[in-house]
Amino acid sequence: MGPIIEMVGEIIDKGFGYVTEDGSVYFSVDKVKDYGRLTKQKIEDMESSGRVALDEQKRNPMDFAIWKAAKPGEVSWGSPWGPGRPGWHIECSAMIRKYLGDEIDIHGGGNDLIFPHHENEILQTEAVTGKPLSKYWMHNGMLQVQGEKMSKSLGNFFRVRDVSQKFDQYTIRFYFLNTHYASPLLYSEDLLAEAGTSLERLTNNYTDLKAYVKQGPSGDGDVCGMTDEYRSNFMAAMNDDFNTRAAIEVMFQLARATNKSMSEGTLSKDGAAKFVKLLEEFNGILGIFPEDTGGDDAALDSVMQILIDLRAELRKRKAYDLSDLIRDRLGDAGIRLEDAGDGVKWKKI
RNA sequence: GUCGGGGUAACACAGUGGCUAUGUGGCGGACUGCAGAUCCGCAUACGGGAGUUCAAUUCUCCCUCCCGACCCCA
Repeated sequence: MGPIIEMVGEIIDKGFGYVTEDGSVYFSVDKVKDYGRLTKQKIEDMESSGRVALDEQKRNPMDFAIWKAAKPGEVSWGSPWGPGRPGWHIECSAMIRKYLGDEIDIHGGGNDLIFPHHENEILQTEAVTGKPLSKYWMHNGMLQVQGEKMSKSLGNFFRVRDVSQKFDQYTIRFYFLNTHYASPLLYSEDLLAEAGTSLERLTNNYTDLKAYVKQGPSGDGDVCGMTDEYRSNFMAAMNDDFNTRAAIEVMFQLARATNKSMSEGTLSKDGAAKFVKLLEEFNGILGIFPEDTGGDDAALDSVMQILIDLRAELRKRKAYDLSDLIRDRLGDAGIRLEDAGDGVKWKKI
């Protein structure tokens, strides 16, 4: 509260704010030019029906409260202008200034907050500092439920707590990254489930590559010679205003190409290692792979190898009931076995 | 009404003045004892109209539909 009150005082001192009879403080929009630069529109051109406030105390109907005098019975804090509470926008301006400085690099937020919230934040901060509040503004699209934005007031929202009961964090994150941040995003469980299936394709590829590093043929490292190209395509997508969707497409392309070269045996273990490293680089940015996808525990590896060899022997003898029993019991234990043309794969599920 | 963001195949979501989008799903193959994974192939596109161009889904204009902002709340 201290820094907020302090900032309100500074705004008044610099001549951008004024105190009204009831002890409120308003920001005078007439004192600034280019109000509405984020909205890309002159504020006075926006629909004004009903806005011309019956609010008596404002000098200009567009002026907004930076300190609101308390009405009897309201929660309030003491201030030089009497008991009251902060205006809606001022706490953001004050917090940013106190904890991040006069100027920040990126200011994010939903695109429904552009006007008036962010516009007003700019006015307040710049009135005091004389510097641009933020170098970049990132406004994300709305999460939609059945064609409407998800919002508290509409009551059509879901809590992360509840959604994460049904879908793991990686699936949820992958789903969000599947759309450009500025575009609206549909919420539905079907789509989340679909995202889970898609992501599995990517994590399968990642674990397969890790396994291949141990058993693939040796040879010159980057047989495909493609890691650099994938990396630069991925980075180009991310550099293009965080086009995560395009970046993910690169990962799918990589998956298809390496799945193929692994099954054909044309990928060397060194090449696979390079791809693993590249995927880990990508994952460091997107964070979509679960921590433990298996294959990193040497002791478990050797135990698994025993079971896999044993099962192979049983299959050779056509003792399918026993070989299937091993697979089923491992499944119960959370490990999935898959017979591929080029060997047996296993992973934790 | 003003402004912003959109309308891409069954669904989701990228992108480009001419060249295979991608994923899920569907269909058909390969592999396979079964299951699964994986690979190959096929089908369904760029809201409508006009214009610019040798060529437009991609550029321009108009129209239309959807979401959001402009009143309250934060």
